[in-house]
Amino acid sequence: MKDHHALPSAYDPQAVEAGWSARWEDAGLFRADARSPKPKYSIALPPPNVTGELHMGTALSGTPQDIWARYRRMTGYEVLWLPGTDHAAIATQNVIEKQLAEEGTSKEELGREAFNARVDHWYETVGTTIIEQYRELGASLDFSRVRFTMDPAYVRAVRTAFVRYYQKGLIYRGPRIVNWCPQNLSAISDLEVDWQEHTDTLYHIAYDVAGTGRRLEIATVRPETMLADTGIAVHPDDDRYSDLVGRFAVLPLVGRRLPIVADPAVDRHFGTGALKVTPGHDPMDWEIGERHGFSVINALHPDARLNVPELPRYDGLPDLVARERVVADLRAEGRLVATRPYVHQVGHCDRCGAVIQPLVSEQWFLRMRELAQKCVEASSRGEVRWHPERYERTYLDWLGGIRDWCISRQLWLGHRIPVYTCANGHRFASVEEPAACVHCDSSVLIADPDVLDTWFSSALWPFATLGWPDDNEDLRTFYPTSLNATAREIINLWVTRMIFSGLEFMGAVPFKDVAIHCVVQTADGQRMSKSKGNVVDPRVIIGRYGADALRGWAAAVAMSSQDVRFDESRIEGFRRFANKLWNASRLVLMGIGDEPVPTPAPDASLALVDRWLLSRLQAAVKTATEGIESYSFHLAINRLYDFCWHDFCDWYLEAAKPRLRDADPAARAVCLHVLDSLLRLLHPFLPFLTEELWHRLPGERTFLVRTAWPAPDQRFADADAEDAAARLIALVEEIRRERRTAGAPARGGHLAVAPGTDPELAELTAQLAGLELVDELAGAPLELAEGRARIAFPNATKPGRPASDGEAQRLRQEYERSQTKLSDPEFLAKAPAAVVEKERVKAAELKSVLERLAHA
RNA sequence: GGGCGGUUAGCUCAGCUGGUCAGAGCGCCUCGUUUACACCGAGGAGGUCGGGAGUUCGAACCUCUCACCGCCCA
Repeated sequence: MKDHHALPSAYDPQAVEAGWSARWEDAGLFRADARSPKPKYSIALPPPNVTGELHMGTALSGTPQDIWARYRRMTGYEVLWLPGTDHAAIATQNVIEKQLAEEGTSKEELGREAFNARVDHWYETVGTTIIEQYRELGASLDFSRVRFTMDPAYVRAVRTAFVRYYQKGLIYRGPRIVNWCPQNLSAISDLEVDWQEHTDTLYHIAYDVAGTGRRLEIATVRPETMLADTGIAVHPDDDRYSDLVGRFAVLPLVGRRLPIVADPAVDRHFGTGALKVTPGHDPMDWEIGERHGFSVINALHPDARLNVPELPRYDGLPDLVARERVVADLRAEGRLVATRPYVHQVGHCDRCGAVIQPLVSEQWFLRMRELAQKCVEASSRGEVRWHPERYERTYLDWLGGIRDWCISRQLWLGHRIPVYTCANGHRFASVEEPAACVHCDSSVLIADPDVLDTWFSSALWPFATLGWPDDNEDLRTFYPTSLNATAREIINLWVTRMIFSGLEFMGAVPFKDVAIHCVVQTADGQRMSKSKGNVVDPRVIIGRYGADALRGWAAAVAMSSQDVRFDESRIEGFRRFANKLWNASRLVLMGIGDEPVPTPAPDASLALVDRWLLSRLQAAVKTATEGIESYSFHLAINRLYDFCWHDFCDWYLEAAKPRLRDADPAARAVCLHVLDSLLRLLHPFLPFLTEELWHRLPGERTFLVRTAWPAPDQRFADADAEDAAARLIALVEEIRRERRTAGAPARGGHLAVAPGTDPELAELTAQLAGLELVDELAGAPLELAEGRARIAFPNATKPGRPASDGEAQRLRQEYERSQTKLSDPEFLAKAPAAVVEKERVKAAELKSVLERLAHA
């Protein structure tokens, strides 16, 4: 016998959630077996950055994945949900450098070796914390397979991927304008640039045109970059300047001769229509310069100080200081024609916030055209399904305008680029650390100093975590994975790159479904960010409401079409729901007694409410299943919430209480069966609470993920019972309203029913409405349900007709609206017959109700 | 500048292919401690579905337009 009598009366999430993670793991429930005969389902957890601790996004992303993982286990699949963490080079380096700065030191002072040791220690502690947080969330991850993007095996996968691309000729090194972060001293990719609106000054500067006595006016917001100007461009159709094309301008302050060319890229309407061309410091200028053979000058040091040794007046100044001096000097020479405020977009490093300097530098690039083409083809074959579908466009649009990917970063932290140059200038890539040059055997080798963009390694996640490049059972069994759940902001940063990497190295897309979940904002609609300090720690929420409540909320909002504002009251609502389920279970456990309880069968032993509840359960099973399958988790959780609270608790259990007290076998059977089903259905959403309660039920119990997901049982679909119960509920509600209007006490009063009324229904009505069933009523009773029931409240404080006038008026209006429709010949002629008929029935019902009210 | 999404009750959000679709949770008001639950029960108030125009017998839902918010890409 179970100790269910000890169930406390209040639900305590802490107590419920305390021990289950350990028990689940001890039982090996989440350990995937590649040799299992079951069909396979796998998810590679998007690896959180080891920059710190987790945030609310973890719950939003983790909950859908866990719902699927648990649901699939319950529907007969062998499931692998593989956890891990990402080293997040730039972000982590920033965090650690900040710590070092607080300690009054720097990575340069520490040296590379000590810095790396520090990084390793960080990975160790933070990585462990993060994985632990997933346990607290109830995530059914296979913790025996935790991976990290800097694990030795993973490093080998990254180097292998690089070498294969390299040997295919897809990787090249070359000069190009990159987004340079002067804080991190590294290039970053276009996707890592955060554009913000700035108000700056637009300076109009006059350049002399050699040999004409004319002046050419240009406009710029970055006047200091003129020191690196190597040309002037105007639009080919711009009459103002056509005679100057082919001549030379003289660069003020410097004296360099600048060729004036015509180029269609120039925007005639910007500034004066004449563009100073600075190929070393602007992407568009770089392209114009390429077309016209302009020389390239890099006038910046990596930290954004001016690098112009031939101009000592400016050399070494920070860019903004140099800007002031250049402007002052121009003004002194009378070349500053005008200044005006100018609003434009300025790029910032999305990791550290520094203003990005476009500058030319030597970087490694991955050629994207062929890889992007593979993605497009896979999509046209329908190999990846997006949820919601529209996000496929985001991905395809980006692929359509793809540019080569700058994969090198100038950082200390990350995967080193596996390229070596020997003393004789031979350059080659190698998976293993080479001892000698592959071309000339020279043993003097210089390793490339750069590291790879973190996303390069993350792009390999779905297969590198399974052991690639080695062939093994896990890889063969669990690749391609089934699902990738992530936020839309990293569709192109990560999801797209995983897809082409998977196609390239595995010959198959890395996942079949992509679920894009929403992002949590603060209560007032701000973006949550660590730098703003407005993030909400999920563990605080778990401490307050329990992980189950947090997950209930996450399930309800994760697939919203827009971002959701964080709203604690909704999480609290799910804790209340958990308490409701807890207490319903308590009532059932107290009511079923100690005898064995059979499974209910659809036969004559069932009461009306039994048949009704079982019928409703089938519908709930169907909705819950469809909700999960369609990634509409809110449909599933809301339906189960509603079924549990209203159908089961408010009506069924209230109706069944006397029968439970009388040990009615059918009531006991139905209660236990429905509760058992409900716990299974809710398990993917609220795993801790359901597991706890389920184990309190009588009989031998394994674990919920090992049980079967309830299937709808059509034998219990019962339209008659649903109709009868709907009428019963409507009548009880009407009586309750009348009671309020009459000012009668909550209980008391009499009910008489028309001859021939089903005694079971009459009893139930009286019970649920708090009335006493009598044969005859004294005084002036109220007629309800078309005379099938009459009630009287002897203790009414407000005598007279209690039916509310407001209600009657509402019905009258509705009736009139219906009549208007029915008297409209166009409606009768054009609307489908079924719609017209429905309207007629509605009007007739309203009419009879109104007549009854009038006679009362 | 281009693309996508959003604007529904005081708050946070649902509303599938146009015809009981005007909903849920929280909040609010009024009652109620009858042993599952006051983390509760019963009853109730509250929205001309951002503005305007159009299509239709009929529009929160379709079209156009304006306004505002968010994201992505230039």
